[in-house]
Amino acid sequence: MKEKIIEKAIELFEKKGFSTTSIQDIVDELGVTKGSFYYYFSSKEQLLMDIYNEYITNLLDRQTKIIANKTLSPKEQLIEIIRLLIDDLIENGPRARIYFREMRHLSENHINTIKKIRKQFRKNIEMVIRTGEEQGVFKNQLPADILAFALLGLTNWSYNWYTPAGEIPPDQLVKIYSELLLTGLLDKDH
Amino acid sequence: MKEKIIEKAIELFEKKGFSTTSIQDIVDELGVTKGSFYYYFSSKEQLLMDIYNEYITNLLDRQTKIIANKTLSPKEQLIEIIRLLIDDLIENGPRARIYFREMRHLSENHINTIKKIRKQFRKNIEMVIRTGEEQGVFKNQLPADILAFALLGLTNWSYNWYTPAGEIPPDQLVKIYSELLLTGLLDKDH
Amino acid sequence: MKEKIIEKAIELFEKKGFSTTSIQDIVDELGVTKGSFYYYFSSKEQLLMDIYNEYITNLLDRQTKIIANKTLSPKEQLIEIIRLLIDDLIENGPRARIYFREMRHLSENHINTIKKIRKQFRKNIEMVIRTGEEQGVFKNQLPADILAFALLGLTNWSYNWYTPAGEIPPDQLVKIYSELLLTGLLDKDH
Amino acid sequence: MKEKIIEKAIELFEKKGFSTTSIQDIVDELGVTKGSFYYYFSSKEQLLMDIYNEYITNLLDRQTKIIANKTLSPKEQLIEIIRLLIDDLIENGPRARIYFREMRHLSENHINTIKKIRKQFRKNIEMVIRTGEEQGVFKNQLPADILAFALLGLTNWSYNWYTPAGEIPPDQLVKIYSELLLTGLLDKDH
DNA sequence: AATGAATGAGCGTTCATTCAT
DNA sequence: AATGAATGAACGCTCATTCAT
Repeated sequence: MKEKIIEKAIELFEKKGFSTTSIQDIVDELGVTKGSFYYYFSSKEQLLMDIYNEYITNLLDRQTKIIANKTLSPKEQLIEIIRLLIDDLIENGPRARIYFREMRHLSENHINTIKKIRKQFRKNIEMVIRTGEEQGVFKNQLPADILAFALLGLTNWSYNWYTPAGEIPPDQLVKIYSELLLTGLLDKDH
Repeated sequence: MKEKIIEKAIELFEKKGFSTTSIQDIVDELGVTKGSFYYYFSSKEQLLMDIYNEYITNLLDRQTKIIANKTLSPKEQLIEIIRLLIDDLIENGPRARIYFREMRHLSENHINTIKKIRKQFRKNIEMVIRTGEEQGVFKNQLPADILAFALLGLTNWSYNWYTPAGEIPPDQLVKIYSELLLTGLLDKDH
Repeated sequence: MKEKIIEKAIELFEKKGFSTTSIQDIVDELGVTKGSFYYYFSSKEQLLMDIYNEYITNLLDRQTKIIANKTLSPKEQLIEIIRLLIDDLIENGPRARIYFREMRHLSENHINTIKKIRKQFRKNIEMVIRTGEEQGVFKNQLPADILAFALLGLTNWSYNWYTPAGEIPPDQLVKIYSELLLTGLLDKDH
Repeated sequence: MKEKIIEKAIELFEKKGFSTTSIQDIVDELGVTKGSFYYYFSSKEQLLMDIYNEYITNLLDRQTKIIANKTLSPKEQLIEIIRLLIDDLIENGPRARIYFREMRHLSENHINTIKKIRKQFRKNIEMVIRTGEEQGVFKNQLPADILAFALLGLTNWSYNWYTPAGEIPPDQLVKIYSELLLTGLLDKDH
């Protein structure tokens, strides 16, 4: 039941937004009562936090595995992180969109918890870039922290428009983003 | 007074979100009454739409000027568009953050109006890229529409973290983004 | 202007009801502002009272003339009163419907004023009936006061359904009501 | 509780009118809160509709029984319908007065539902009259549809003035109305 | 584990009215 | 004679939350 509530909540939060979705809305669709909801969650915010936690923890775990894989070069790790984010978009689109949009509705404490993990995720990307720079694979005149933000912007923005069912399959999107990020727009002969 | 309401609304919508900000919140801070608010706006949604309209119209106008400037090469136009977006972030940060977050709260009609302008803005970037491709300046194996989304992701994401008061002045951010977008991460010698 | 406000108010009060019609509604349709309204009327209730006063005074005046006409027999006077009410329905339908429906929204003082005139109107009918009874034209086993109410019920109810544009022209309606009231439903041979 | 809300609402709607009675007014008198009201009714209009439905359905049922009773002649059925309406006035005066006054505040759909039943009630009277005409008991030069309206005017108007506690007991009112309707005002010798 | 009833605070909106100009 | 700006009270309604059962 708890899981069912979370699933339905994700569906509705994505469609209508957190504050526009009432607990009544959620339980109505499940055919249970509000009392039930409060048996499993102490508050609406707690439910949101559960969704956040599950989401970001999972993402960080998968990223950690990529980084721990020492058989991959920094360049390959970077590509794998892009792949991770595009894959996630496909698997957990609704969850991710909620993640980007509704942070404001968490309590200050919860926000800090999430922000810490989020920062860790970003710092990991930064580290990969730095390693690449040290190895001379990446240019070293660009600041790694900004580049990490840039990578995240590139991929995260996709949640706003990309649908895997369209012309571009996920694999190709990863390829395009990787190519762009690694070699840029300009033609070599110019 | 109408202008004062809009200013205060932008401030609060950014801080607390559209649906969490009540009209009472807005007028309380201005020391007027709700009746006053409704003298100037027909609804809370209308106020939001006013903010949207003003914002996106202004942005499209400035982009149009860049594109109309035939003394600029596609590459330079692209850089100018990046500069436009970063400049705007600095001038209109709050307005822009609202723009990205609260679309859901517009009426269907209004959403369509905004989406049309937004699409125009994106199509303009696409066009610049396409022109660059045709002139052989840009690689032509990457799809222009995705690249437009990529540029927008790169710049728009900045609204989430960039503060001009920090170590990186706006000019340099434009430079970093341009360099990354044009030539990529990889060192030439690799 | 005062007259224009009254006309428009009658139109709207009939269509939407007194309390559902706002002063804004009235002045909007006339292209003037609320300030204007309050130049001519001290309150919304005062406007309603003006409508009431004009209406019932006019009606009583016309009834008085019928009763003063000594060339008419009681029976003829009764028919003329029915005709007056049907004529009025046609000339002043909206005004009359307001009269029947919105009394509740007058102040207590005003209600009393109106009720007095209304009672006078009814008492006049009663008097005609009584005169008819004394002259032996009307049965005298039926109480005149109830009969006055009956006549008013018969005619006033027409405001709920009768439209002069239909199959039955006003003249005929008067005839039907008169016939029914004077001789009843039953066939003489029964 | 639902029943208590309906009772109190009827009392207040009759005294002050539907739109002048706020939900706050209703719940205040019952010592509960507005939230409670909305637990039982989806809207103020729904409450009104409940009152309408209950009222008119009950009335139509009782009328149907009279009409189905084949031991009664048309004349007797007509008298019984008058009795039904007067009895109802006494039992359900407030409900009935609301019924006559507040239809405007129902939604279009609901109005249509009620109008259908109301029309059925009227058509039933018409039918009784027509049967009487065919049997030669009633005059046949008067149109039955108008006569049905006339009967309804006669009885329904009583809701505006008749109090059973006065000089005239209900039984006698029925008798007066029946006599008037059947044989009219005029003395036979005239 | 779940229900049903109730609360209380707040929300967006309306509106009669006022008043300086 | 009329306007434009503002008020303040009320309204219908929503909703997260509580709690006895």
